[in-house]
Amino acid sequence: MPKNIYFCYMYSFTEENYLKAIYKLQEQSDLAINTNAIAAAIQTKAASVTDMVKKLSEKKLLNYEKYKGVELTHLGKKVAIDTVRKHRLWETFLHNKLNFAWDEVHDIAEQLEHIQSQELIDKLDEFLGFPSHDPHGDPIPGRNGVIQQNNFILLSELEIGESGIISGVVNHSALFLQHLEKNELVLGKKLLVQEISAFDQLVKVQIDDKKQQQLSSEVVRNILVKKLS
Amino acid sequence: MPKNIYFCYMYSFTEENYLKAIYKLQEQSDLAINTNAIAAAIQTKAASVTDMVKKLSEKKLLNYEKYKGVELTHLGKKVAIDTVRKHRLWETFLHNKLNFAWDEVHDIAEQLEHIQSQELIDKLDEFLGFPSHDPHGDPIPGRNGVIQQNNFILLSELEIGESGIISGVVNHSALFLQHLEKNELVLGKKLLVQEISAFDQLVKVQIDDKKQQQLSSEVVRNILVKKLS
DNA sequence: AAATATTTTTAGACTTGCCTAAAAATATAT
DNA sequence: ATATATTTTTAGGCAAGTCTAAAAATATTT
Ligand SMILES: [Mn+2]
Ligand SMILES: [Mn+2]
Ligand SMILES: [Mn+2]
Ligand SMILES: [Mn+2]
Repeated sequence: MPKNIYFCYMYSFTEENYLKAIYKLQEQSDLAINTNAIAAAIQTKAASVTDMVKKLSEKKLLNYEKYKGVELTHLGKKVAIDTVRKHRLWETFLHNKLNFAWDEVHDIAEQLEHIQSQELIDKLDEFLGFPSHDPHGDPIPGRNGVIQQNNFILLSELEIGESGIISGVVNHSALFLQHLEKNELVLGKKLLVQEISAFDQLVKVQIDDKKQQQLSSEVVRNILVKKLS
Repeated sequence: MPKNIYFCYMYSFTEENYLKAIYKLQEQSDLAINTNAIAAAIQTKAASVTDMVKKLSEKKLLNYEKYKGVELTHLGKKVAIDTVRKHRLWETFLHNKLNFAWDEVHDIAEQLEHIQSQELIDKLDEFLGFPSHDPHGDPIPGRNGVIQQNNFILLSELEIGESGIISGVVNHSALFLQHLEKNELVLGKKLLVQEISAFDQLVKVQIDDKKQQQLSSEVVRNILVKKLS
């Protein structure tokens, strides 16, 4: 353990990453989270996961039963959500203040999210004007750990004639984000669905009441919109 | 080693701290740096230092001869200065943008300085307006590693009738910084030396052409000023 | 120059976190 | 119900970084 006298011990870089990964898996699936899924999520081996969940279990961050998978405790969930909060605040800082593109912020935020200082996060939050969403449209949990759930739907769910405001993405890969940026499909744009091809499912949309564009089904299934009226 | 796929490997948290500490010792003393001094500086044991300098030596970051102390190589010095640059930029950010007091920024910057992203530092620098000095008056090294040396002198070196602008501190402890802040002795204030007591060396100064104050010799020996004409 | 004191290095061990290979448990197919 | 496949855990080990205690080298006294 690299000694770090500069802040009172909270949770290590690695512990926070495990908790965050387990939290995200738990959000998606409801079932108990199994070893292999965790290993895949943080790109490590199942054996390493077993080692680590034993330790996290001893620290009361999750409940673990051999061969039965894990489940975060209340405490573990709190730490995970706090890590997500820090991640998304830093992404917002990088995008809004330092002018990083939305596909560039994630990797740097993966590092910044582990800086230990409650006061830093509070002041950053204030500096950013208490943002509710990060550059990808994901909600930023509050200090209290409450996540304001948004009622966005997939662009693919809109019918012809309906419209919505781009409010988030499902796929967070840099490749997809760059593609969207290149096509002016960024947060806040208004999309009106004009046609859905019966043959190849291409969706023709009008952007901000101006130019029209064809979107692949791969694209429309990965854009979240706030449906208008 | 916590695996970190998110940035190409540069130098670890610990390596950067060793290099920075050795660099600062080298600045102060000229002689080769001995094991005990390093141990004291980073608050570890001499045995740990010996282990580490062997490794840093293998990585060509410093020259090490048993029982003779160490000396940074050109590369090691570059890494050290870059770490100082990051530290001071982050301190400036914390103070100027997040409104941390000047005695609160150091500990958090000790963490932030190890974030690995050249682009982040460049953009932060730009966001801050390419500051030349940190909140304590210490010069911020440039991208190229050049440190603009300033010609500040100790307040204790001013004669009666001379004046100067507070431009830095020697002692960086939170206690001292808080003391200065409480007495309005912050960067930018103009001080005119009016009297130096022959008995107890107390120095009477006038602050910004207004109120007068007595300063202990401990205080005047730890304030750096830019002498006025 | 010899004796003593100090500094530095070695030796051996610990923790965190990771790995591979093999064993054990669980799940699936016949 | 058995056999096979998959998942999970154990066993043993490695690297970074730390520690204490003892040995070796250097510095200081006498
Ligand atoms: Mn992200
Ligand atoms: Mn995000
Ligand atoms: Mn500092
Ligand atoms: Mn400083």
